[in-house]
Amino acid sequence: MSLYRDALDANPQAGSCQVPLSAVMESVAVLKPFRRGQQIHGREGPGEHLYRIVSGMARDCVLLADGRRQILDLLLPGDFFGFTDHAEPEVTVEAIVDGTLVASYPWRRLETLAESDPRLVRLLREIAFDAVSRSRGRMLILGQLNARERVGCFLVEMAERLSDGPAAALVLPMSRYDIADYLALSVETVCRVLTDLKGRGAITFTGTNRVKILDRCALQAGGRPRERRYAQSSARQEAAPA
Amino acid sequence: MSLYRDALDANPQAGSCQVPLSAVMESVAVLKPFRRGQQIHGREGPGEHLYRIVSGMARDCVLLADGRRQILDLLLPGDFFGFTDHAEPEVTVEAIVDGTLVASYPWRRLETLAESDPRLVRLLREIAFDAVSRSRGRMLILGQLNARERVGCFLVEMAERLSDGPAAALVLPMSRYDIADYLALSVETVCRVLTDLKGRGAITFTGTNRVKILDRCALQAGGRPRERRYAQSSARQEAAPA
DNA sequence: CGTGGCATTGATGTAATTCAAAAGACGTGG
DNA sequence: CCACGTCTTTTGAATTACATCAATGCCACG
Repeated sequence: MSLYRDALDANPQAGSCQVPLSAVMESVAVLKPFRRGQQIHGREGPGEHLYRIVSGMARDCVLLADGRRQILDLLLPGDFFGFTDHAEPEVTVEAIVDGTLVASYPWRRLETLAESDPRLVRLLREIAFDAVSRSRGRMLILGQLNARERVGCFLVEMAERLSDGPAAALVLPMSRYDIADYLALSVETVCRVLTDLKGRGAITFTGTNRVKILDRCALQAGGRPRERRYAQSSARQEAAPA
Repeated sequence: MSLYRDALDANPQAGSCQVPLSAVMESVAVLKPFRRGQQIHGREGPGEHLYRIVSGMARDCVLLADGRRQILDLLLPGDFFGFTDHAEPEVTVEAIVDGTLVASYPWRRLETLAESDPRLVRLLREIAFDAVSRSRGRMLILGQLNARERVGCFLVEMAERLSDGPAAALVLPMSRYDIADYLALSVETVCRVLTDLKGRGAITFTGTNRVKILDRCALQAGGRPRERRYAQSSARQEAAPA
């Protein structure tokens, strides 16, 4: 959302102030709606297109051979995706809400456009930045936070991203399983944490998927932190790799 | 590393077959060596430069307020980094081995160059792809694998990346703490898994930091897989977010 | 030859998973 | 409209993988 509009239209620095960048991009875009559960960028071959969620929500999943699933990213309106060409094994992007609208931009045409419009080069870089930043944030969550912290983060993040600002009430259109696979927890743990947060007065439910945040701070602070002791740097030096 | 050379010099598709792309990029590069533990891209402001590891190794860390640390990425020769501008709180990139050589490219100049050389646009995109792909892989590891699987993956990954192909012997220039923070495990767990792997005949040590892989398969397969049951899609539909 | 940071190993605790089952939602069709 | 079947969500009890705490051994280095 912000990224796109910000970068596109509030960006008068480039010399060529002709056509708004949004118009340039949309000139090669194709809009398509998807139904709940339907796969986006089906079989046209991954790596061919850049995508943007216009409305609705989607999940970017990896499925492991044994049935485990990791949701790598939840895609909300304004989010771009489609960076990974390398024909990754079992990656799918699926709409979470009915009627999710997705714009797709062929990479080839974007690159052609970029040759004549430097603003686009910059925009593409910012889009990539954004994707990398989100990944990094998620890595921290998966690596360092406990269950309570993860769910708390998740609620706060969703509250912000869904309404583009710190909102108190939010609707979670995804299932508990989706939340679990997004946070790398079991469904049961997600439920337990949610009811625990309710019990502590941090949130209330106005429906299974409707949450109201009462105490934002209680969500941010998880369990007790743990200290760690680091001297300084790394191991004694050894010969360089052969 | 392959990315760089491949994309640069074995890329005769563009119309402009004048200067090799590598020469174009290196024309704006500054090379600098770093000592072990020294911070890269110190205080020139993050987001200003794109970097590439020429030789040696570096770690891309986040430090949490309570002292927890997560190594988001281990950077090997050929890896690019420096995508996150957003002045992230406590992010540092530090050399792991003495004399790590880093090339830095100012983003501004790269973008200027890109205006006249479409190949560079493509290369920048591929660099971003690569960074995103690595992040996604790491997310899977952090989210889905148990300790044994993580260490196994790590060894296999390092064996491949360090020698650009499946090698049996490898030198790990980083400390056990680094490995632990990379895999989001405790140091003790990393040690235990390593000695366990040794006990099972999957690896041997020819020195604390020198490992020889005896049974690659044993490293790939971790503990017992767990099944999961998914119906199909997400929750029953609700009203869209306010 | 001691000192300090790494590495390894053991004992213990605990957060989160797994197993099991009940209670809600929701849709379908009689 | 209600009964029925299927998912989803929730809660409980048992299990476990990993972290934490605590010691000791190990190499460098001064």
